Amino acid sequence: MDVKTLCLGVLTFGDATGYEIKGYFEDGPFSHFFQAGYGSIYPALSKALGENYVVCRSESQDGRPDKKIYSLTAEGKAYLTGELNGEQAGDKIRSEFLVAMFFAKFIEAQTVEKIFDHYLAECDRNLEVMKSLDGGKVPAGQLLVRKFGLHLYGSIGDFLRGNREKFLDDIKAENASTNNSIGRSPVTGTATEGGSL
Amino acid sequence: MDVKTLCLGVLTFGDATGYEIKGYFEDGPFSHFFQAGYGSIYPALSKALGENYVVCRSESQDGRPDKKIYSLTAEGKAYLTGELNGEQAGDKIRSEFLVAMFFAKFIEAQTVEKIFDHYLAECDRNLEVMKSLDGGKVPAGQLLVRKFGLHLYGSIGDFLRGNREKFLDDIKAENASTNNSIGRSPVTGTATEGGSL
DNA sequence: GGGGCCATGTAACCCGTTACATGATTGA
DNA sequence: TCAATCATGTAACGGGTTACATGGCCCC
Repeated sequence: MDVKTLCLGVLTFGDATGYEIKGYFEDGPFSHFFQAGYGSIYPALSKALGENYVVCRSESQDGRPDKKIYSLTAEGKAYLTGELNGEQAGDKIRSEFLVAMFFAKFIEAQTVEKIFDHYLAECDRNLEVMKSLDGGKVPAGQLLVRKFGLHLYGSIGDFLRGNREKFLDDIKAENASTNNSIGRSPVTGTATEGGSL
Repeated sequence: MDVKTLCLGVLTFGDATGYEIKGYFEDGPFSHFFQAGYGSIYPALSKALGENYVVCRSESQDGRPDKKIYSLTAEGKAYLTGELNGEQAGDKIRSEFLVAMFFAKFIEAQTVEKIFDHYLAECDRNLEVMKSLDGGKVPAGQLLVRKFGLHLYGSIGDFLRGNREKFLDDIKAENASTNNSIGRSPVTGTATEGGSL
């Protein structure tokens, strides 16, 4: 399931331009589970056009590039339902925040705090964005996904706030004691400490 | 922050082979926030070797390829701390499950249920995996990340269980009524219904 | 006998990100 | 005057996934 599929999905709500589709990803209803920028959306639409999954009509505007309005075709719809009814891959997650926290002992304590608070702020921001999205009369699926996002960001925020003080204290304590090795301490050959799975 | 960086991170716990490093990703402490397979780990280690971030010694074995044991160098450690202390990109998430749920009205009700329960089971499995990982005397950062994972999977499981009945009922009701259009209904040009952000 | 564990890699491909290129209008 | 909104794209690059290639040992 790639960006193209999601674009076709957006078009089930009605015709749209690439620019409008992007709104679904950026601070839109997809933002918490799928990311895509113009660099993937425009090529995806071109590809979909070549495969007859969409058709396109242009509207000329002054001072701006022509608006290209895409519509889903029957083939596109069939492709979409095929993808949707097939197997879904597992979630793909990549959190550099958690990487940084995992290896926090190699980061200065004040930087850890900065990173932590920055992430928490982002989390809160995402929550606000989701809240601002229309939760009105939408199909059950869309509603579930929206509630999922709200629940998740809320839950993460709660967790981080609940663990913040102790965590940052522990980090300071660890970094104050020896062998934390932020700097240029020797890299010992076969350390085992802290390496248990 | 790529797979190479994570590999260097693993090597701060002591020397390891590519195979052993994979254990950190697959059902290991990284599994809930970073995915990587052999196809990215081995090339990453080769690259790290070429950049002198690691050194490597071989141990011959019979019946198997030589075991290649990697060790972090001072340069590698410096690179790692640089990455860790720099800016972290935002979380990248791609959940095909949520895509499917968002567009659930194009999926047969019984399939929706199957997908839902499958995801829930995966979630529970992930929880069990995390619980089985050693939560013993590890640095604060590792502990936080582990607790984060436990909290998250627990929270998602709770949410899904709490919404399951109503959601599946609603899905059935929607699909039973008209204009759900799983099949080959006409693709109307400029529908707006359900398309609100 | 079969599956899982150990153990390595590479080549092709695909997809996505980043940077570049353009530019008028509107509101703060 | 500056930033944001509207509006499109491409070229180069990078990274990761998939599939292929090999094979013995051990436990059920």
